[in-house]
Amino acid sequence: MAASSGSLDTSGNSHPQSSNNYFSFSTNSSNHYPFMTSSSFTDLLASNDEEPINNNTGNSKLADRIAERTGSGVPKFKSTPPPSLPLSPPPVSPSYYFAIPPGLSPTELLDSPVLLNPSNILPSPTTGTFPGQGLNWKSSSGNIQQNVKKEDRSFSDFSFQPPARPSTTSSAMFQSSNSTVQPGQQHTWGFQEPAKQDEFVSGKSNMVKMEYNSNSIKSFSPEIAAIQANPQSNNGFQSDHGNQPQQYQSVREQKRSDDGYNWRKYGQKQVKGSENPRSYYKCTFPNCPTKKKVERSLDGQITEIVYKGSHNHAKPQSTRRSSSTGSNPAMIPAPNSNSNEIQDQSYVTHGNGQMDSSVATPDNSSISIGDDDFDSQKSKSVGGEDLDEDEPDAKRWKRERENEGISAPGSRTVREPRVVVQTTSDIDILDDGYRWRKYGQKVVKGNPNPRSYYKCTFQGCPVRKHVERASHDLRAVITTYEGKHNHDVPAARGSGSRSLQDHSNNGNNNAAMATRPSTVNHASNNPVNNPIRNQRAPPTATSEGDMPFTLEMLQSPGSFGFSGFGNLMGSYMNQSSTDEVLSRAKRELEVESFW
DNA sequence: GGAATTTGACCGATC
DNA sequence: GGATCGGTCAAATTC
Repeated sequence: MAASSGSLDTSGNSHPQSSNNYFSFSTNSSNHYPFMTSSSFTDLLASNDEEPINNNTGNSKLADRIAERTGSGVPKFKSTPPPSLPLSPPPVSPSYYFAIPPGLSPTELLDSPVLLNPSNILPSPTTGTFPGQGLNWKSSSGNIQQNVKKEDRSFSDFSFQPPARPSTTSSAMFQSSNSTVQPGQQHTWGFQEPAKQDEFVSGKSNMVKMEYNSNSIKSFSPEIAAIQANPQSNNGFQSDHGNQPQQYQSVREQKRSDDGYNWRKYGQKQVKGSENPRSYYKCTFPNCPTKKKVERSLDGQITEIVYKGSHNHAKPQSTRRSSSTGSNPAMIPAPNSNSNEIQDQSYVTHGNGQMDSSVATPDNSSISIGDDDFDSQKSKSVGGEDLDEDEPDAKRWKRERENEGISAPGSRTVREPRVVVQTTSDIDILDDGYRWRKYGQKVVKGNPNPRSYYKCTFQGCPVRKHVERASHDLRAVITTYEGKHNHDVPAARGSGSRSLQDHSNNGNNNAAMATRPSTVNHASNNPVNNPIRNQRAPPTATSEGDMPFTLEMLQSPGSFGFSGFGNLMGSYMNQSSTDEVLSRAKRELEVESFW
């Protein structure tokens, strides 16, 4: 997600071009915010002996174990930019997340406070939400972050098995520090091949790139509920390896069909750099913007699925054929409590190159699963997309294909399926409360930093904005709005209170826009406290609906210079008394961030 | 005959 | 400003 309104990148020099999305955690903030105790995720990794998880894992650092297993190691992580989003988990390979230390079962791990500790839940720079609210995980090693189109060619198979618990609502996940993110619930990937899972668990192989968008916690819930309600759903993490074959088989059978939604194919194209045709599907539900791209190998096997957008409806309960990929009546989720809530995309892939089924896929999230030689990646993250800094997508794509031998005649590589939910950066609730679709990115003259282009996703709304980081100060994010919203601020997900909405001017959405980024900016809830913004913020747009205006939000070192944090806190705090700590920290930050 | 799929053309963004 | 590419449209075709 583009850091449309700031970032945590206080380093100022770590990611000149990726700074829109990378966030370095200033040590300055460590005194003010409980989970900002390290200057980087690497440090977090390196210091995770102090984390609760390590209470369970013994003396060795988890990162060290990962380094041992993967050969990549923390130093490599350090050599690369930190993950783009603070809510992302530590920039390590999936094995980091899922390698189960000796003596600790996955279930125990899932129950471990490490998954619940607020220190491990970092807010999105743009949405300001926490992982559980919309996980945007990237199992990045810093450089494994990639564009959603830059997924790996192969997958590691694994599945999550959440602890046997009653189905919970998404909000319940954050109700307390002990009931927050449960990976198995948040993202249930079912993978079929035990051997591969073993590899994965052992940390030997395979990257799993996970991006959970900030908006997905609620959207996860129905899927989670569905999964959990289904006793045969074995999408969970397999803690009992002895049962794996049967469980995997069960998963395979159950998930063999589709994601439960109905899709209409509206196009097919041979894309450059791939020998596989790409099919385009739209959700057939009226007015549902969700699309997906399915790439199939020549033998018909699905090699990649990219979800785009998010369902605005419940999964159809009909058993009718849903799409080219089949149907899965068993995956009917619990109805959304909010019709506007996004339903999960569901999918499961496994290593045999076929799309078996559907498990929870976060809405507004990007998930890419596969092997990833993240050590070789030099990437940046822009708005949830992780981009190679210097290499255009097409070239990179081609290069990757070539590296994989895909383009080599006669040596076609049987690709393992990839599933990508390409929504994190494409559609998201940004800091200003509106939903935006990223439609372009460009490096404009005079600024080496890329400018992320967004459109308001509201139907018929002409408003656009672009976000770029100031060339002179990477901590400064320039957001320029163009046009005037012809609709109200969308209802916030997961929270009934967004300060933005509270402050929005429905009668003049531009005015709301004009103030919104600042409002959610750090230390910005009170404009008086932000003389810089007061000086720089353009006059509130009034009737000149088409008058672009620019907000230049200078971030002070050590501040949480991303908008949405306030939103996050505002909403998040409603859900947990535990978060009062965060609230206090936030208030402190607000006071101190500029001074 | 209707629904779904196919496929060439078109459009907009990027290079 | 043209070429290229990805995404989408919509008529034709198939089921």
